[in-house]
Amino acid sequence: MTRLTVRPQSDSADKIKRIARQLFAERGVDGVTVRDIAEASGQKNHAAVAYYFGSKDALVRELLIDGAKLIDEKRNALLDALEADPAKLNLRSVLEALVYSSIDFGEPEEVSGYNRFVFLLDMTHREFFLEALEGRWNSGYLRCMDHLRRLLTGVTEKQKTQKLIFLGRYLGAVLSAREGKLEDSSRPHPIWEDTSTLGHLIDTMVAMLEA
Amino acid sequence: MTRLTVRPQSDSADKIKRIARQLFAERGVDGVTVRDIAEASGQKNHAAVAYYFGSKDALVRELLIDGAKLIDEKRNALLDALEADPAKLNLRSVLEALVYSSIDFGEPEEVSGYNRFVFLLDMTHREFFLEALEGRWNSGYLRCMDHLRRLLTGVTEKQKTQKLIFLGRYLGAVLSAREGKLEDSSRPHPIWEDTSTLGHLIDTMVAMLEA
DNA sequence: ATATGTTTTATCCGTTTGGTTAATTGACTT
DNA sequence: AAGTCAATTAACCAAACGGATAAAACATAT
Repeated sequence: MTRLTVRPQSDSADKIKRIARQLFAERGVDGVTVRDIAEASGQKNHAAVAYYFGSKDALVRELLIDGAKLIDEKRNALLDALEADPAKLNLRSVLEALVYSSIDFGEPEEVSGYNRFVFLLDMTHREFFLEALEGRWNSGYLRCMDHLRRLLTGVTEKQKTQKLIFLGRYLGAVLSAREGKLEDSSRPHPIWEDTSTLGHLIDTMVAMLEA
Repeated sequence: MTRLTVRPQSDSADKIKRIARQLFAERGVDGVTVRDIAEASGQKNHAAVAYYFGSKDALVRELLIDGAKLIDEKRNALLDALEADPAKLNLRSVLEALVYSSIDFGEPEEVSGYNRFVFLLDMTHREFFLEALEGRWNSGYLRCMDHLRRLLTGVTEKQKTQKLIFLGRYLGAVLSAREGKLEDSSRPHPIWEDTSTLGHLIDTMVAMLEA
C-alpha cells in the first residue's frame, strides 16, 4: 500500500494488463503469480506489477472493471439502437446484443481472455467479484434481461427467472469455451472458428427461451 | 514420493477427501492449501494429507477419478436400462440419464462439490485433467452423445457436433451453479431448490437440440 | 551539460507453500 | 503387561510467494 496514485497509461502497464488477463484466463487468478506475469511481460523482475498497480489484487480489480465497463458500454449502445426502432426489438435481436457485446473487441487482443477470466473469478472469488464491481457496469445486462423478460410469454414469472438464470450460465460457459479454443493456436478448432457458430449459439438460446 | 502404497479407506482419509472436494469446488485447487484442508478436517497439522494420499496432486487425482468413475457407472447403468426397452429411447430420456447421473448421489454429500470441482479443474488444469483420466470413465458420456447424435435429425453432422458441444458446456455450467447454490445455506435459493428446476433444465436442453 | 522526473533493476523482507521426518499417541493382540 | 502397527502430532526444510526499497538506467526539458 505504498503507492496511492496509480500510474497513468503506459506501454509497459498495458502489456502487463494484457498478459495478466491472458494468464488469469488460462489458469485462474490463484494459478498465476506476479512473477509469472512480470516474466511473460518481458520484465526482468516482478516489481513492475507493484509499481504500476500497487498489488496483485489491484491489478485483478482493474482488469475486471476495464472489461466490465467496455462490455457494458457496448451493450447499452446496442440496446439504444434497438430501442430507437421498436420494430427491431425481438428475442433474437436482444440476444444478439447480449452476445456480440461480449466479443469482437475493436483492437485485436484488447481484452482477450476476459470472458474466461471473469467467469473463473465469478466462480472462485464471488465476494471479491461483487465487491469490486459494486453493482456498476451491469446496467446493459439488466436491460437485456428486462427486454427478454418482457418478450417471454406464456410462462410464469418464476419460470422466466429460471430461464434467464440458465441463459446467463449458458452464455458465460460457451463464450469462455469459444475464447479458449480460439486463442489456442496449437491446433485447429473448426467448430469454433466457423463464422456461423455464434449464430447457431443464438439459435439455441432463442429455442431455450421459447421452450 | 516416499509413500508408494496408499493407505486404505479410513474415516480420516474419507473426511479429508470430502472436505477437500468441498473446498476445491468453492475456490479451485489453486485457491486451497493442504493446510486449509487439514485444518477444516480437524487435523492439528497438514501432514495427514501426505500421509494418506502422498501429495496434494495425488489427492486431486483421486478425487477426480472417484467422481468420474461413480458418474460413469451410473450413466452406463441408466443407458443399459433405456436400451433394454428401445421404445424408451428418445431425446428426453437420454438427456435425463445424462443429467441425473451427475447428481443425487446415494449417501448425502458423498461427492458434494464434484460438479464445480471438475468444471474448474477442466478450465484451469486441462492437461492434468486429461492426463489423470487417461480417457477412462467417459464411456457413459460418449454413449449419451452417440444416442443424441442418432436422435438428432434434419441437421448436418457438423451442426450436430456443434450442438453437442454447446450442450456439454451448458450442462456443466448449470449443474455447477446449482450445486453451489444448494450447498450455500447462508440464504434461500428458491429457484434452485425448486424440485421442478432440473425438469425445466432438461426442457431447455431438448429445445436447444431440436432448434 | 545539467537537472528533473519516470521507469527498470537488483536485492531484500516476512510469510506461506508443499513436503519430510521423527517422535508420540492410541488401539488392539497376545 | 508387553508388543505391534496404524494414526497423529510437532518440528523442520527449501522453495516460492507478494511486497518493499534503494540504486541504476532512461528520457526529457531547460
